Amino acid sequence: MRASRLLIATVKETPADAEIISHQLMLRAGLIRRLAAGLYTWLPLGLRVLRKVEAIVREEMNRAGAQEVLMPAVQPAELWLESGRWDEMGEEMLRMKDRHQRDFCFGPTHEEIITDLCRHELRSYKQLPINLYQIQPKFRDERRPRFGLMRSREFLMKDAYSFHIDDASLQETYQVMHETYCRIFDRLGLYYRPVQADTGAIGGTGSHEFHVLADSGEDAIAFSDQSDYAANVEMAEALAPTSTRPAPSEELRLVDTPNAKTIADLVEQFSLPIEKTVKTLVVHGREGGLVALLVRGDHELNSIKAGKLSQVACPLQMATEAEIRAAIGAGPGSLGPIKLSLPIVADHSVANMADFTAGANIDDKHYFGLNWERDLPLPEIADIRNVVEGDPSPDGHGCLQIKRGIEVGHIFQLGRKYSEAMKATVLDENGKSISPTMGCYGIGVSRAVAAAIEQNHDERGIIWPETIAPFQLVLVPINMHKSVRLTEAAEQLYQRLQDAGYSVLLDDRKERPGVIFADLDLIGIPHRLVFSERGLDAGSIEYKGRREDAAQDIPLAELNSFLQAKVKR
RNA sequence: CGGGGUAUAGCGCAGUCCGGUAGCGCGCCUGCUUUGGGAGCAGGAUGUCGGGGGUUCGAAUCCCUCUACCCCGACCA
Repeated sequence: MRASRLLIATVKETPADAEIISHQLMLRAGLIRRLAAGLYTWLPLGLRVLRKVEAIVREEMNRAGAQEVLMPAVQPAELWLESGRWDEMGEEMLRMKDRHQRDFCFGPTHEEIITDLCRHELRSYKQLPINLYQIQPKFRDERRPRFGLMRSREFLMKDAYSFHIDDASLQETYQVMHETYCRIFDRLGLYYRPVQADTGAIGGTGSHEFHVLADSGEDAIAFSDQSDYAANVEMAEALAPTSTRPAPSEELRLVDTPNAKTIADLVEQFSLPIEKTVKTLVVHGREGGLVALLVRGDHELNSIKAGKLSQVACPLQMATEAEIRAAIGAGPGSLGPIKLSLPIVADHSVANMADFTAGANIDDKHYFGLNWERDLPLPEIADIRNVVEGDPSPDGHGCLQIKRGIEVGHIFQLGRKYSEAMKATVLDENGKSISPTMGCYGIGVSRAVAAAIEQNHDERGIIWPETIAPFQLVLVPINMHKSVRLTEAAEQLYQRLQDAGYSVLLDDRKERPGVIFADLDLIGIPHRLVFSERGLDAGSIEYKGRREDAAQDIPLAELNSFLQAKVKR
């Protein structure tokens, strides 16, 4: 490709509405343009990258025995009504009507469609297992699209669905997909970790998210510093303390705390260690009424864990101030477990506290020096908090660290939820009709492009991993428009490099060298060859890798072997 | 959904408080010079000042209204 013919839409200034580095660089390097909130056009240079990622995903899925299909982006409501998700999905689903006033949606995912396909096409256990995938745009009407392609409304996704006669077969494919995902993300040049994820209401035996580690990530991941344990923070178990509760050493006292409405106020105004405070959160109960949950002042309630408690409504719903006043007679800010008429569940760490501080259930008063079993009975105990850095790893090896991650892949054992709801069956070897069990496997293709930039850039621009760069190498003849012999030599070399199988950009633009170099650094092409009259005289060409500081001269005669060693294929 | 903010040339912004014929930088076009890290000089083009309504002799500026986009939050005890 000749740069003079390519739409190189680079901009010098950082667009004002881009917050994170990948978004800024994708705009500046001319990879994408915003059309509306969460909607982006891929420009030629960006699309080349997207297609390379797609190609790697496709290759590895095919290698794993999956078969590619292509399902419609627009889906009829009937299938979603059958699965029960037409109402469940809520506002994230973009709905529309056709000219006959029939309901449709723009597919946010394709379980319903693939299950419909399966019930029509699969009849016998002999056709199983089968794994079908597609690479196709999805639409989710995000509450708040942000960070460019990281959380956009329309995005490119690879979604695969497998069907199995039994759990053993599902496990096998699940494992293959786990390995395939590792191969894919390795090939994309990403630094990532597979982490255990919440299986949600569907249950099932397993789900892993693949997270690219980056500070801009929206998810928190807990890792062991001594083992390969990794889990979404929502999912990571907070182990019960192994030490026994200290004996009481303080007297119980009721203290006026008129200006302390939050734990932070309390800690500041009374010089309390935050680990000696307890916060009381009031949520809706499963059978109506309210339930009080206790976590230490420095901990956060984990709404997924709490929602799984038998007493608590799922999904978790916090009580309003009015509901709290009606039930307790005191406002938020002065709540505590003592003389509280609601059912109480305490986190393990709270149950292990002594001489702690909590609200008195009287406005503007707190109890200091509280002790379980002396001042109040020990309530029910459960794990209801998020893990924090330094907690023991749930697998018993090491301590947890917490890092940010970008979810680029998710594999999931679905079970029979869809096949049963939509009456997809096959005959087993005894001629009995059974619903196959399913797995699903997703990769955010466009998000992976953004994630690659988050991990690979410097102050000058993008540094593409070689496997997904828009071009492998760029040939820059300096001031070629002033030299016929340089033009001829460059054209010849350009042809030779293409014939050798490299994807190469010839930067033949009539620009000053500084402009060209700045553009190429911004765009992030991994290998750069600079050809000049001087080099032509010396029989050499200058090479510089995008990650390297200094250039080196390569004798033209050695260029082939040099590139062979240098450019990864 | 709640809170905050922005909307002026392709991009980044000033002008709005205090109403009076729309500006700067970058980019773009032409010419000359320059040419190994975002050049210099000279000339030039480009705006329904987000839309609608109102006040006024006069509105980018004041008032009302609509829309779009961005940021923060959605655990508060």
